[in-house]
Amino acid sequence: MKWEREDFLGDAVTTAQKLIGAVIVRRSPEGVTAGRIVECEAYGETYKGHKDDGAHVFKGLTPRTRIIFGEGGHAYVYLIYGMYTCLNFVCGHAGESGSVLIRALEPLEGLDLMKKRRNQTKEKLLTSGPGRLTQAMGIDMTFYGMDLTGDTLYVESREDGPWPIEVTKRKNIDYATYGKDFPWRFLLKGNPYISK
DNA sequence: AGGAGGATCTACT
DNA sequence: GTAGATCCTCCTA
Repeated sequence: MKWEREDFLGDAVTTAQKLIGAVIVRRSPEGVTAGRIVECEAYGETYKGHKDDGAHVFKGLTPRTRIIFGEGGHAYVYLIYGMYTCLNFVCGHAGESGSVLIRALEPLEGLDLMKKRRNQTKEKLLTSGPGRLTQAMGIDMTFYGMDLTGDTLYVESREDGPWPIEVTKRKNIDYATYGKDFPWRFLLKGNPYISK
């Protein structure tokens, strides 16, 4: 089942859990690539009375975060460390500010194309990290704001679950006072493609 | 106008 | 295990 608009309109934490085991499909002129989501993180919600100070939206609406405050089902893509892009799914209704960072995929389709894009032949290293998977899927800053219910980049839930989910703290947000301890990182338990 | 810092990855030792 | 790449975004002045 392809995800429709409505599937993205819940809160980010619930949506992140629903996304584990789902499949991201990316269609391009070069071919189709697809991967199962085995790791993702929720951002921007409130937890036990604390706002998420680990989220980009914590400081409010800026040109960069504008899309996150819009309607769910769009892509929030940003550049990190000057070299890599990260892919997020915007959640919730317009005015809300939840999003889900896609951190790792298990490659399913278009492995040869992924290897070419990554200049990398080891399958373990194709999509096991947020910067790696965007490169393997051919996702760059031009995907900022893209509608995820179109034909270029979309999500499918297949009848092959349910998947065992593991929950941990989020990675690499030590600067956050409260947010660093929120249990909002979701993993497909035991999957070898989870990032380090 | 300037500067600090980042939801990362690779290549080396 | 550690350093270096590399540049956008946002805050300060």
